[in-house]
Amino acid sequence: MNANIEGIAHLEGTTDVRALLDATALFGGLDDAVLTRLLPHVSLRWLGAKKTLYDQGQPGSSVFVLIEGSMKLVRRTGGAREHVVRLIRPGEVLAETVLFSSNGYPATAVALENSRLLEVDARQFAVSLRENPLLAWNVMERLGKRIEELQAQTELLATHTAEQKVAAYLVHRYRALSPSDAVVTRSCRRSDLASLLALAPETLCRVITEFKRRGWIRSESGRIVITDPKGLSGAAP
Amino acid sequence: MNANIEGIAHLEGTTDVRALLDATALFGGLDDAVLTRLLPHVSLRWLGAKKTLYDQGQPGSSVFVLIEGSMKLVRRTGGAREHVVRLIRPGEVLAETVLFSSNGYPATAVALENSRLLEVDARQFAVSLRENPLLAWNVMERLGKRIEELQAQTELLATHTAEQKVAAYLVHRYRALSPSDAVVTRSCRRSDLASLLALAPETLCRVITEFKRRGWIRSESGRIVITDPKGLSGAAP
DNA sequence: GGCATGCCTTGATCCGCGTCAATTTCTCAG
DNA sequence: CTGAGAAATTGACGCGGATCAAGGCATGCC
Repeated sequence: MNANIEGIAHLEGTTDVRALLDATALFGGLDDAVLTRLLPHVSLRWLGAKKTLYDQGQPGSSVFVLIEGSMKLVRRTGGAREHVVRLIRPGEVLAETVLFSSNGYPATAVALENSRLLEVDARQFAVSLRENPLLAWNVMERLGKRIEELQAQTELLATHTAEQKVAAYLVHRYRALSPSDAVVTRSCRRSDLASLLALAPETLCRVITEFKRRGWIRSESGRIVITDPKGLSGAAP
Repeated sequence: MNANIEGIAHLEGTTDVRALLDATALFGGLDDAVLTRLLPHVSLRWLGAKKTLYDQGQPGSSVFVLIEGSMKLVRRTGGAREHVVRLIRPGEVLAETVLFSSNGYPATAVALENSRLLEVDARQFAVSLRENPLLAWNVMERLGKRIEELQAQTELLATHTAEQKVAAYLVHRYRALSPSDAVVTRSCRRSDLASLLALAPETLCRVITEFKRRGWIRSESGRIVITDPKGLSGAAP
C-alpha cells in the first residue's frame, strides 16, 4: 500500500515480465524489438526476507530492478564492522555499476522483507545498450540521478549533527511520498537506519525520542509517522 | 611535471583542440566524423588561479575537461558554511551531470591554480551522445567510475576517525601516482583538504603533525611527501 | 503458553574533535 | 626588501556522540 516512486504499484502481483519491464523508468518506452530481444535474458525472482541476493566482491553477471519489497546494500569495510550504504525501494535499480566495472558487486544486497526483483543479464544488457541509444540515454539519466543522490548523502554525512541528519533524512523521505499521507515506511531495523546515517543506534534512538517529545513525529507499530514536516524542516539545515 | 592519470601530460602546452580531445578518456578513440562534428562546439579556455568557472545553481550549458592545473568544487549548503566536494586534477571531467539534470550546476567550480580546460557545449554533446554508441559507452563508464568514487567518499566520511580519514586519503592519492615518486601534490590549501574530509583545519593540522612524528610523511615546500606507505596503510582501515 | 534470543530503549561515563584564542609562518603587492 | 593580511600551527577547553551496561519489549521456536 505504500507509494511507489516509479509508478509500478499497480502491477503488484503481476508475473508478466514484459509488462513489469515496460513499467520501469529504465526500460519503459523502448521499441518492441529491443524489449523482445532482451526478454529472454530477464527473469523474475523471489527473495525471502533476510536472504542475500549477492555478495560484495562476487563477479557480477546481473543487474536488478526491485519490483516489490525492500532491500539494503551493505559494505564490509576493512574491519569487521559493516556499513549500510543504501536502502532500496520498489522501482529502484541495483548493481548498475556492474555494467562497467570489473570489480564485481560493490556491496552485498540483503532483502529486508519478502521481495520480488527482475534480474537482467549484464552481458546482454550491455549489448542492447550499444545498439539502442534511447536505452543508453535512460541508463545515463539513471546514473546521473545516482550521482546526485550520493552527493546529497556525502553532504549529509559531512556537515550535520545527529539531529540534523535524522531530520534531513525524514524530510527527504517525506518529500518522496505522495502528499496525502505522512507515513515514512520503516521496513528496515533501527540499527540499519542508524548505520546508513553513520550514527550509533543509541544516538538515533535518543534523537527519535526527542523528536517525538517535540511533537514532530509519532511512532505507530514500528513505523515513523511525520506529524509536523515544518518543524522537521526547521531542524534540517 | 606531476603524473597525470589520463595520460595527457605530453600535451601540456598544446593548443590543438582536436588532439586534446582525442587524448581524453571520454572522447578518445571516436570516429573522425564524430569528432569533426563536435569540434566546432568545443573551445579551449584559460582560467586564472582563484577564478570561478561557474556557480552552483547557474543553468549549465557546458561540460568541461580539465587539461592543466587543478580545481575544486564547492557547495554552499543551507547555512553560510561552504563545503569542498571534490578536488579535480588534469584529465578529469567537470559537470557531467549537467547533461541530464535540469537543476543547473550542482556546485561552484573554482581554479586552485592557473588552469586550462576544454569547454564542450552540453546540447551538442547530448546530440552526439544519442548518435554515437561508443561515446555513450565512454560516458557511462565515466559515470560508473564517479559513482564508485562517491561511494568510497561516503564510506570515508561515515566510518572513520580523523586519523583514519587522512591516512585513507593519502594512501588513495599515493596509489593513483606512478610508483616511482611518493609526492602527493598539494595544490589546494590545507583548509580545502580539511573541508573535503569533513574535518576542522586545526584537526587536520594536528593529524599531519602526528604523522610526521611517526615518520610516515614529510613536509616539503608546502607539499606532503609520503615516506612510509606501509605505516599509513596500517592506520587506514 | 512459555521461554529464549535479539532488538530497542534508557542511563552513565568517557574521549575525540570542534571551537575559541594566541602565535608563527607563508604569500605577495609595492 | 619590507610590511600587511591570510593561512597554518599550537594550546586550552567544552560538548556531542560513541561506548559500556542494564533493563524492557517484541518475535519466533518448541
